Amino acid sequence: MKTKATLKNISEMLQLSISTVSRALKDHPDIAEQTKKKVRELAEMMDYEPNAFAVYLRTNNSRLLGLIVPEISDYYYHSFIAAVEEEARARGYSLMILQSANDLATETANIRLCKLNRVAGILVALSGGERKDLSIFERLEESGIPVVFFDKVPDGKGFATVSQADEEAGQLAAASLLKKPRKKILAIFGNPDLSITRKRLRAFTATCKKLAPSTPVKILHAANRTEAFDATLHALSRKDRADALFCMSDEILSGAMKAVHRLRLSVPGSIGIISISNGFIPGLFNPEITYVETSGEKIGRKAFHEMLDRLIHQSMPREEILSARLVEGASL
Amino acid sequence: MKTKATLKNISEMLQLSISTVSRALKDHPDIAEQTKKKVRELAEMMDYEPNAFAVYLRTNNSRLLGLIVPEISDYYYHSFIAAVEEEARARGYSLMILQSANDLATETANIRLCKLNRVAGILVALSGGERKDLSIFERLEESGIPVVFFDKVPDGKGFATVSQADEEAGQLAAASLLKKPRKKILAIFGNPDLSITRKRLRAFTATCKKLAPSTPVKILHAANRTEAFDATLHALSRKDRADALFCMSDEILSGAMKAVHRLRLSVPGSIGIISISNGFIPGLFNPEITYVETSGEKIGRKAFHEMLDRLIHQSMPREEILSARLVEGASL
DNA sequence: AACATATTCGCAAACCATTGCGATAATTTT
DNA sequence: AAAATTATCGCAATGGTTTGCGAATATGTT
Repeated sequence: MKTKATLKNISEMLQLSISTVSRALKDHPDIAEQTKKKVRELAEMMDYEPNAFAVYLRTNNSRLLGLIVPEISDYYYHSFIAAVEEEARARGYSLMILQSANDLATETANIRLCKLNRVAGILVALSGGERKDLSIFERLEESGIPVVFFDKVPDGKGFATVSQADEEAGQLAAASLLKKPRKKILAIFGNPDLSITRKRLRAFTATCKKLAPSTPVKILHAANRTEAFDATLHALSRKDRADALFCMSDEILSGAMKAVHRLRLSVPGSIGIISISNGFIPGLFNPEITYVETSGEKIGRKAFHEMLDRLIHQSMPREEILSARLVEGASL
Repeated sequence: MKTKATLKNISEMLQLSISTVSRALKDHPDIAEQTKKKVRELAEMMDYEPNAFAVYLRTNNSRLLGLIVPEISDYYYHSFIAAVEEEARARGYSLMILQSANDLATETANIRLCKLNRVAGILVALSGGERKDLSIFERLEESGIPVVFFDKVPDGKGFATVSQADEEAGQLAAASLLKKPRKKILAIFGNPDLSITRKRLRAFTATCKKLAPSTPVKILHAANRTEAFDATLHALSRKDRADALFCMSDEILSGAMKAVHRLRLSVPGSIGIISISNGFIPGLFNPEITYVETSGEKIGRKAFHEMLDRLIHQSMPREEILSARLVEGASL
């Protein structure tokens, strides 16, 4: 193992002081051009890189961001992660990625880990177990660590948030579905306790009632893919089955589609389908499923820039909402 | 902003020396129980956490691992990432996750970023642009940073590697397919230049020839999902279409399944299907697709423990190969 | 009382890079 | 020739933690 490349070692080899070497590498005007050249050459040769930890210790600026998601391997979050990683690396920031496993205790432990590693800021999607006590995040802000929430966000507490227009998405989905006349609508939603579910549900049913007051709408809830499969299979096996299907999320869509395949229903002939999605799952089927987009990638970039703004310009927390967009497949 | 919780601040408030406080918090026997108690209480109150950067600077042990994958949002890698993250956090390691975008230059830049952040070790899946010059990794090993390759690994150069038994997977898939008599087999593979493709292809065709010498096997290559869709659609539209389909990867399976749906072929009635997969995509269909497992999760845990071994016990690099396993769906 | 042994704690250096300020030498100005 | 500038560079402190070693006090042994 060769000698480590540190300012000290370089300075000793060149019979210079540490500070001279440091300044030479920074092109400081105090240093003679000749000296700079010698230093630069040796530094190059020794593959010198400043020790990031020593820099952090002095500057208290880690250029490290914490990123906490419920699950890395989720259909949705990994596109978010990928986007943030790209943006971050382009600007010299690194990412510490942690998963909270939808568990409050793990989430708390992760926040502690972030503090321990002196992150410059934290991006977080709240875990499913909804947290009433947000004081831990308030304390982070107080101690100078900005927090940006995305996807699952607390409402109206003055935090920086980047989220989807959930009402608009529910409304757009219903409106799209009702462009053709429908006899009966089956709509499958997730955990009714989550605010995201409530918002989408409210807007969806309200729009249906407004545009087609006489069309029956059957609402079901499913906690996961298997439940979505069972519920859909059961609902679509009836004699007077629905001719339109709405799925609130990718997870539900994937379960529902298994039921559609099992029953060998033709899409969109026998049943029209629309989902709210990131885009990946709808693209797996033929015909591709029409969906209202909730882009992890876009949210990721927005959230990162919100963070950057707060870090660099000390801007006040903003609440950003990405509007919904319809992506046409051929399932309606 | 309250006073920062540092050893220095605590020591001043308690009229003790910094070293005493440090030792008290570490339960060092030299310190009186009474003193320890006082220190612990104040530290608790002040929410003291040792500054990770300072610790690293002293101990030269960053407990930070670099993790480089071609793409975070890949069907396969995110399960790997999730597994490594879990194992790492449980042992007090943090992860710096970087994507190489299948680009050699970015990969190199990422390695530099790892060095800059003084990672304790690097886990890397080689990017698609196959790298002939592995000296950059040799230099890492020389300077004391262990490297563990996974998934896409260089063969037989004395590096630590954790990979899938690709030949065995190809063989197992062929054997499973041929448990029933088949008239004609369609097999779709990825980029023929990748060693993973060559290995799977070789074993698959050899096994077919051995078990059913007279059954025709049609081999196609597809670089992505769209190509897989087109190729499958075309091949299965012919009069003498195949009654068995093999897909080398998730990406190809997802394309091929769109063609199967388009043609409204019944599975496994009209066509039997098997794939090599991580398990997620096969579970999306009904019936679920039978697949030979390549578990990102298992590879992740193995790779992390290989890394841990090298870090802690300075063990020599091992080449580990995970054997293949059949997961039965109902598509055969 | 004199000595030996524990017990309890602090000093100071080390990790590495940064930076204000002071010091020295070289050059120019009066 | 003396004074004032300018060009170069080093000293030393800082950031927070760890640790070998020495110092001080307390306890125990003859």
